[in-house]
Amino acid sequence: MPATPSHPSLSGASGAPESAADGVGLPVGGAPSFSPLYQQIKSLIMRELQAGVWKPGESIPSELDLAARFKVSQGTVRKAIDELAAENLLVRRQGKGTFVATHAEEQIQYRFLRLMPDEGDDRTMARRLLDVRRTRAPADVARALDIKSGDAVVQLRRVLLTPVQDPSARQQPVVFDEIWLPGQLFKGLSAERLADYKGPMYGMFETEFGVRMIRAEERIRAVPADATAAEVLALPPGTPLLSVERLSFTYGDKPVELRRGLYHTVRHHYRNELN
Amino acid sequence: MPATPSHPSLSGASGAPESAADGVGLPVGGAPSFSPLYQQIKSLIMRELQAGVWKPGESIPSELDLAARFKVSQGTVRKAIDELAAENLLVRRQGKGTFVATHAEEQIQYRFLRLMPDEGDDRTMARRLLDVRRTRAPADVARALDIKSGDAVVQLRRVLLTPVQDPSARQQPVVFDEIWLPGQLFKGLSAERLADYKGPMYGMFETEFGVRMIRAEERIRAVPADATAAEVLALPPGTPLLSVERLSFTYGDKPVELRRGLYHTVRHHYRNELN
DNA sequence: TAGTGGTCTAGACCACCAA
DNA sequence: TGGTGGTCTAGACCACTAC
Repeated sequence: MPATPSHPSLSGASGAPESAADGVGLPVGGAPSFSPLYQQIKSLIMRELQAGVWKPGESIPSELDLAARFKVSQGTVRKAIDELAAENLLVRRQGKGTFVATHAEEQIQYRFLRLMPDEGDDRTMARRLLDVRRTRAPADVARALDIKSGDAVVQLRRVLLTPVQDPSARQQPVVFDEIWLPGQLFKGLSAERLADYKGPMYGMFETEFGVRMIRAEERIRAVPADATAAEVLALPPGTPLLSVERLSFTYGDKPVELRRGLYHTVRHHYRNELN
Repeated sequence: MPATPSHPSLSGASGAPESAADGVGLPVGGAPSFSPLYQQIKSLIMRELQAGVWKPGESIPSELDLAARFKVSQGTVRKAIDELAAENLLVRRQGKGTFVATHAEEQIQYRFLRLMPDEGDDRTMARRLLDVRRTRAPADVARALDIKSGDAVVQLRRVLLTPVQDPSARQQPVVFDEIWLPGQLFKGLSAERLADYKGPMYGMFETEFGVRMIRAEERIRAVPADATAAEVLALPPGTPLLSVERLSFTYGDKPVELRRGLYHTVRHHYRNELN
């Protein structure tokens, strides 16, 4: 960041009447990319988030604070925060402040898992960790994670079972997940730490490794169960399964998790909303 | 609507300094449901959209017009329109105006069809209509469409094929759609009209029947191809297929289409983004 | 009571578009 | 040139939360 005292790199290119029209200058890149003030504020806030200045769950400075800091009006800061809140990077709480979003909260627990039971709406499932291995990335995994083929990766496999209640009834395996993580970011990850951790896995990634998922892309297909999946899910080989390939990203659109889930969709379905 | 002249049912419950604080009164329902001014404006605009005052593709009055009409400031109208634009009900075009969103445009053509080819990004597919029938609604269809079991419905089936280019190559069937529509809303729908119409089906529903889809819910599973699907898609019976059950809604969350698609996902996949 | 986000206004200027 | 949406400001008051 350029050393513009107390007013870093705001290019006053828009209809700012006068007050904020001083910090004129070309952005870091050099190319004259003029953008609205609130977009520049948004970028600055995002940079601080990415740098970890404000940690997940913590509150960020108040709108008036930020307005003073950036030498713009409250309304401009507000519009920047509005967009960040719409992107689920921040959470506003009236009377309390604005907070960095976190996966460790109950509400957002199922933001990424779209599997729903056909009857009822209890989505809680038991977890059973199968194995955790540190290996080298196969070519396709490396390509997805944007690392070099052969780089260290963590591969873990697990099963989700339902129902959770009534341990006398036999739990049915529903999801078989295979997860690939870049080894560089997840150094101390072990089966024990995973097993010990309560709460959502993405919450653990956040608090233990400082890796926060903010976005994901999924490719969904129908595939027949292979021998492994059939055994793990206790189904005949060839049973149609939902294959959900998810690539998750952190700040800066950096891919940090590749996950392939096989869902048994006889009493469950993948729910999607189109807007 | 209460007969408040030129200022229908605005309950001035919030921080309006003075100007718009006159139209005070309880909303129609009777219960004192206080909501921000911009929300009330939003509801009023939505009501006009639903009533068909402004047709899809047409422009709505300018922000200043609406502000004067509703006796609020431009900023308040702006916030209402912002939300409606975020919900894809309106489309803003700088310098031109604000327009009622329509499915008849190229850009939004694939808002609901999430199927993508694994290679390339040409999503165009050829359509082949199999049959159109007017029958009575089975129980499950009636329940989904919120009509009475036995009410008139239109059932139509079709196939989507790829690729479109190079007619010398044999086109491969990829999607087998079965669509149910309430007969009451789609009176003159026939195979001929469907075959004749160029452009997206939802565009036709809009211009020919005044039914605009604004939202949909999908339930996705993996199922084995039954005899019919196997024949239509030219696949062995039992082949895993993606079953996509879509329920589409118009204004007022009224369900108006039930669609079950069976997708062959060997060279295609269903793409989803999680935010 | 003080501080936070939430709403609303009034007025200014800019960017874009069409006539 | 005039009209439209887009940005920005300054200041007011409200609703909620904590002390």
